[in-house]
Amino acid sequence: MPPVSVESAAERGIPDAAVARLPGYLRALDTMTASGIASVSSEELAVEAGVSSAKLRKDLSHLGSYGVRGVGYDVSHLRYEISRALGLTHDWPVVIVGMGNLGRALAQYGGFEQQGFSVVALLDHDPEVVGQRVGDLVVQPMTVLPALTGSGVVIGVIAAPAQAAQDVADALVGAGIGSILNFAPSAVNVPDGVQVRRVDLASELQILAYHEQRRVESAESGAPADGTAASASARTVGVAR
Amino acid sequence: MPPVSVESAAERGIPDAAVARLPGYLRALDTMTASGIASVSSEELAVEAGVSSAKLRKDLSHLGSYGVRGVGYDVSHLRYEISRALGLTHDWPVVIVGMGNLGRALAQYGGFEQQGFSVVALLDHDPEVVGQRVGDLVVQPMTVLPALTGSGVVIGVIAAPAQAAQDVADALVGAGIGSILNFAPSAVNVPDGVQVRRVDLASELQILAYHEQRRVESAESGAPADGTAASASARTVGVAR
DNA sequence: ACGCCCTTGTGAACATTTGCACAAAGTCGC
DNA sequence: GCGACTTTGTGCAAATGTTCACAAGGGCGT
Repeated sequence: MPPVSVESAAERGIPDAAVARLPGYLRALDTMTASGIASVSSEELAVEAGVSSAKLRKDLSHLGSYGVRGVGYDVSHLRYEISRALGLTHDWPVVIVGMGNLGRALAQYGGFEQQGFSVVALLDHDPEVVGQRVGDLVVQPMTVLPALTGSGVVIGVIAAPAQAAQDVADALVGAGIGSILNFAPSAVNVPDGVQVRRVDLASELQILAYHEQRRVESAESGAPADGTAASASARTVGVAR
Repeated sequence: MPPVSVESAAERGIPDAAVARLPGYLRALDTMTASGIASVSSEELAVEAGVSSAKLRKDLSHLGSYGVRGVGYDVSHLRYEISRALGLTHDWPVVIVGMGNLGRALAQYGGFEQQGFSVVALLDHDPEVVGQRVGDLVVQPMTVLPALTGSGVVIGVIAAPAQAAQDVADALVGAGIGSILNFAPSAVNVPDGVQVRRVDLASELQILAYHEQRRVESAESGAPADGTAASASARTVGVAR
């Protein structure tokens, strides 16, 4: 393999784990801005975001060197740099597919707009639902998808039932959508190059149930209780480390 | 450090990454049961769940040896074993705190019951909201929390606004809740031993935005497009590491 | 101008997770 | 019964992620 590009210093190729935490830092910075705080140390920001300061500094180091040694980070500048790294310097148009309970709730949620996204279209497969008004928008048929992607929509949200999720995903991908947020309780298969993230309430609860069960079992056998995900205590119980 | 406990074969201490995927396998198995499939290979199940078959087999190996070489897994038996590992052999009662739009949507969602959870109480801080009926339940004041935990509720869902999230978390922890699912767009700090998982729509979208941005940048510089999270192509481009 | 003190940015050790490849182990046809 | 075939379970290596610990820098008081 030849050298290839050189990766302009930092800026390109932030590790996945770090990317997944950047939104949390952004939110913490917003909270601080609201409190009138102009400068933070990695330690303070780490507490607010719920991570360790070492992890925070390592994560930020992937975007560049925006702190001042001995002082900390300028809140508004760091906010800008993280926004830029995430690609939030402009709003991203989003289409939501599936106007059941969940889809309606999402459409009216409003939390998107604040964070750099705008819902520009709501779609549903059912002719009964098409034409209904939800919030400020009118539900449109699936056939408008190509027109949407043609005008720059690249992120799609699947709020359809599980059995329809794969069909919706296929339609989205077929129309040129490159990133999908899937709320349906099922996995969807997409070609390489298409990003999918899943949000599933039941799965999250089941993961919590596992830890609760462990706690019960530990209590029964007299062992110390399970630790938090964040802290390093759990699962290493009694191990030297 | 001395030997410690010995970890009864498998059964105890399943890696976090594996635990996080078990709900997906469970769901895939349910789908297959519904289709009348009685036996699956790791390859088939892996496709349905959206993971690689090697990963699937490794994950399952942590719970024990429930497959038959040359044949595959018995769908219903494997389903049972995963349920057991996750602690889903009985229903877990859940309390939802915060009856705004999101809280109401969650309370009426119904997806919990199917998956081994039952919403047994809805709470809100606002006296105006207390007493209202949401679905089959009546909203109660925060003061009933200790009574709930006393009767066995150990999982709490935070559906309150961000600025109230930490107070709600403190109240939950104070009452004895051991696991929290946080829908508020903020991190909450809890003592060691309390599990917290966060679900945040805006964060997920921001992560997708990052990948979309990379796609655009790659296209501009003439490089090949970004790969899927699963594939290992992206991010290793040209870096020595 | 100087030196002290504080916090960043990062190299290196450690831990976890993923992927590969194959021996072990079981079924099925004959 | 037996051999061919299939698929599991796992040892090992590579990749990824986390933590530690400290040198490098920069501000601030004097």
